[in-house]
This record gives sequence, structure tokens and C-alpha cells, in this order.
Amino acid sequence: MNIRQQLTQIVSDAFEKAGYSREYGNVTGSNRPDLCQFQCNGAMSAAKEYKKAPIAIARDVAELLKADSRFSMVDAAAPGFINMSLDEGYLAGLLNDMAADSRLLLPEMQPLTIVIDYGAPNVAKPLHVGHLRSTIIGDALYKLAKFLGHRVISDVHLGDWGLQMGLVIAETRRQKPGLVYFDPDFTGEYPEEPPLTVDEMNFIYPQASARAKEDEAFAAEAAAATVALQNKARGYYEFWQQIRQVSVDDLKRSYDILGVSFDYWYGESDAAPYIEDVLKLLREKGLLQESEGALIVDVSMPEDKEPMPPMIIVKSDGGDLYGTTDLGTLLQRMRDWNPDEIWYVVDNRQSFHFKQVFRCAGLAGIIGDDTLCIHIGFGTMNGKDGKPYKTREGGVMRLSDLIETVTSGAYDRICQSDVIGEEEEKRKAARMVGMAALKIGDLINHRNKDYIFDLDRFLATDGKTGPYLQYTAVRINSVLSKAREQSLKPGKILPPATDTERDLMLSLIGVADNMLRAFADKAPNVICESLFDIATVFNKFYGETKILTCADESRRASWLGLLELTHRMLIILLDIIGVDVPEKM
RNA sequence: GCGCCAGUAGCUCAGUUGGAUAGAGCAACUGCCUUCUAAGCAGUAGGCCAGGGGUUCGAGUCCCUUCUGGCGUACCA
Repeated sequence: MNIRQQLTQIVSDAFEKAGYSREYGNVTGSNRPDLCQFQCNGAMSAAKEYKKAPIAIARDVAELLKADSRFSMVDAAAPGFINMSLDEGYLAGLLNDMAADSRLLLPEMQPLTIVIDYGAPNVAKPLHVGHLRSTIIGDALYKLAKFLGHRVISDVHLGDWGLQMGLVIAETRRQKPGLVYFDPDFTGEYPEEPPLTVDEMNFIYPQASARAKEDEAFAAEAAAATVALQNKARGYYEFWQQIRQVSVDDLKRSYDILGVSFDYWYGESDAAPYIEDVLKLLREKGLLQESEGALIVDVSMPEDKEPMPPMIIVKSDGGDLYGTTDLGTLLQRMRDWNPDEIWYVVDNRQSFHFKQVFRCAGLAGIIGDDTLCIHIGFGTMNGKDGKPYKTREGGVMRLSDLIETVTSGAYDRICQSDVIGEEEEKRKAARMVGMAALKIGDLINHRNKDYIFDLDRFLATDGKTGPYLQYTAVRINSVLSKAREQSLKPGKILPPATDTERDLMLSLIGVADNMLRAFADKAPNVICESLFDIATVFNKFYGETKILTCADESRRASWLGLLELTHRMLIILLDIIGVDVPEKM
């Protein structure tokens, strides 16, 4: 059990012993660090039930807690706070326990099977800055859930089966009509060479998209090509396989640089074999209706103030929609993995879509009551004008360009100091620092809100940034390796010698609780806050304390032990966020 | 029209589920490197938590309402 849970249990016991319900014993971190380390506000809530002054209840409970040697101080404060601080020997003991426990004193949890869907980067379109969010938020949640002991399955879930594919097919046919894929009389083997390079594809898609907007006939061609593809028409399907592969290879390179990997590279197209069954289920339940030539499902619920528009399952031209493939994918996931939870890490703008899909899946019995589908939405990246981010030229910024900018900024900064000599090591560190700046710059924001994309902030190296966290870890590492050179060994952690050291210890024992909170809220920014909390206190401690030259041997060993634990906590948390730490910087 | 999300320091953002004196970073100003990495530390200044009502011992947080912004709202994803 982590510290907050332990304290909650102790205080709950005291409430019970004093004759009150134990449900009032919840302990939280202190709002007034000048008064105490932990507090319980339950006496004030209990006052109503027991028709008694809150301060009297607080005193009853505090009186019992005072006898507990784990506290150095317990006090009842007006109007009814119970303030507590830990005995320093007990605190040191907790840290030693934590240092010995690979799970950081986290409670045993029932392991869940969780599927994470990263919401469809599109085939044939390069990754742009908007894709950064779903990738790194999803990756952080993936790693967090794994650390907590859950079984997690990630699926990049490519957008490879919708209209965008039809657009590329139609536009390519227009530009390169000679390709064998478009010859209906062709009966031979299709070539092994891909018909398009990534760059050609990245060029063709925007053209197609623009043309479809102004040319109705072309738009119809693209829609027809989409349906043909979904029916696996010969030629189209082989063409699609080729460009999908080219695109996936390119995406894999980008994700490699981001340091993100997926368990499955499924896409919408992999849902195709399940769509028959989805339609069958919907029909059996009598949910499918015809309307204006399309097949729809009414997903309204009595609690809606306004009836929700129906979900379109099959378009009037026979094509499948995003929602249809999502239902198919859901069926696949239930059959293959039977997950407890499915998390969709997708832009907030799609919340309506997911509401429809989840409702429809529930009605059709694709998912049962014991499977929880959650849309983990996030806000859009806006420019300084508050509108969706555009480059100076007016286009979307490609992710690879952003990474390049940030990395070269980090490289310049590294070259300003001389801690790294070798060129190759400089470049390696620059990649790590640049990536840290990028990831922390994004994840520090609460995921749900839109935020201002400010390149300068991503390039900043001081303040609340990724490089600050890395620098803190590098400093600790530097002391520890100097200690090793001098054969100084870390030892048992002793009760704190200074206020700052105590603050550092309190930050460290709070990590487990922060992880649980981050998990409950699906909020990586909580992990970031925990990191900055530790790093800030540590840097203060570092400035105040001469560690290696300390004459008292057991004190020095204790500090080295504390440094090791601090370093380990930083690394664990940074690893969840997806940030590596260089040797030097 | 209806629905969802948001409005907190000059700027960018936190705010532990209703607690005590609302916190960081940036920008500005003042100090600290012959001593374990100064990408650091200490300090100063900066607030009608969009406005108005309500709920209660207690509201940035919950309810109602107005204003402002973003997004969505049957055949894109």
C-alpha cells in the first residue's frame, strides 16, 4: 500500500474507534505545508451526521492518533481539520521499503486487459504535428498501465479503408492512367515495385482532396473507387496493398524516432472481415432501418434532451463508414482479446462519433456491460492566434520537420558547453534532449484542453521543460558515478537532516499516489507534475548539500542512498512519459 | 437552434474531486559559480479565478444564468 492509503487506514481505524464511521478517514496531502504534511477533512463532513461540532470530532480522533508512534505531530485545527506529520524514523523506513520494492509500495490491483486505440493516422498522409498528441498521450498511458500491472494491448489503428484511399486511387488513375492496376483487362501478375513513392503519395493526396472539393464528378469517382476497394476489386486492391505498405514503412520510421512502438499495426481494413457479422447482429436485433437509401441505427436514448441523429452503417452507395469499421474492429477485439476496457486516444472533435459507436455496440451486443469503452479525448494544437496551427506558409507542420527543428535546437545548446566532447555523443544527446522538450512540452498540458503550440516553448531549455528534468537526472548520475570512483557506497536512508531533505523524501513517497491518480484520470500531466515536484526539491537539496565531502560516513551513505532512489524515481517516471536521459548534457 | 469543451498573474499553464493564505514556468528586477554539471539555486513584483445569482460552516471547484471563444451536429475521418 502506498503512503496515503496507509494513512487513510490508520485514520479510518481511529474514526471507528472513536465511535464514528470509518468512511470519513480519507487522508490527503497537506494544503498547508507550514502546518503539516498530511491532513484529513473528514471531521467536517461527519459533523452533520453526528450533530456535533466538527472540531470536537477532530479532537476525538486526533487524541487517539497522538498515541501512534508513526506520527511526530497530530493536531485538531479549527474548524475541524486533522493535521498530521510523520515521524522521521517512520518516514526513513518508508523510503527504505520503497527502495527495496520494485512496485514502489503500490497496492495489489486486479489486472485489467486494456486495448489502446491510437485513432488512425491516415495511410497516404504524412504525420503532422496534430498526430503528436495521440501518439505520446497514448504511449504514456500505455506505459503507465503496464507499470501498474495491467495487460495492455496497443493498436495503432491506421486509417486505411475510407474515402481517403478512394481519393488517392482516383487521383493516381487520373495522373498515371497507364498503370496496370487500372487496366480492367489485365490478368497477369502485378509488379512487385510500388507504384508510388512516399513523396509522390504525400503530394497526390492533397491534390485529390482539393480536386474533390471543387469537382463533383471527381468526388463521385473517388467515392466509387472507395466502394470498389472495400469490395476488394481486382487491381484496386493490389494497388492499395502496395501504397499501404509504402506508407506503413514510412510511418514506422517516424514512430521509431519518437520512440513509440505498437503491439499491432492493424487498420480499419482489418475490420472488413467482421462487418458481415456486425450487420447480422444489427439485423437480428431489429436495429437496422432503411432511410434515404442508407442503412441506419437509431442510437437515441431516453436521457437525450434532443434526439441524437442516427448512426449511418451503410451509405446509400453501399460503402462503409468510419463508424462501421469501428464496430467491426470492436467485434474483432472482443473475440481476440475480450478486454475489460478499450481506450480511444483520439481528438475531442470525435466525441460525438464515439458516443454513437459505443451506444450502437451496446445495443447490438457487440460489447457487454462488463466492457468499458472510453474515449480519451484531447484538445487541438492551436497557433498563437488561437486557430489550428499552421506553418508560416499556411500548411500543416510535418512532424518530421518539428522533430528536426527541436533536435537541432538542442544540438546548438549542447555545443555551447563542453561537457560532451565527441561529435557522435553530442548528436545522440541532442536527439534525446530534443525529444524530451517536445514530449514534456505537450504532456505538461492537461490533455483535454486545446493548447497553444509555441515553437519557442518547445525549444526552451530552462524552466519547466523536459531538459530540466533530464539535467536533474544527469546531475544525480554525475554525483553517483563520482562516488563510485571514490569507492563510496550508498547505504540505508536515515531520517532527514534538513527541511529540504524531508521535503524531498515526502515527494518521493508521493509518487505511487500520483501514478494512481494519473491512471484514474488518464492524465499524463499528473506524471509530469510529479516529476517537476521531485526535480525542483532535489535541485534545491543539491544546492544546499555537499554530499561527497560530508565527513559523517553514515550520513553520506544515506544521502547516496537517497540520490539513488531519487534517480530511480525520475527514470521510472520519465520512462512512462517516453523520455530518455543522456549520460551527460 | 441543440450538444460538448473551455475562460485562473502581462504570456503559457497547474490546481489532488467542496477545505485553511489560489500555485508553477516564461517575461521583468536583485543576488549566488577557485567547492559533487549555473540547462541550476535563492529572492522581489505580479490575482474581483469572465460577470451575476444560488447551495453551506466553507466555492476556482457543485447548481442556475449571462457573456466570450473553440469544436461538433445522417451518408469525411
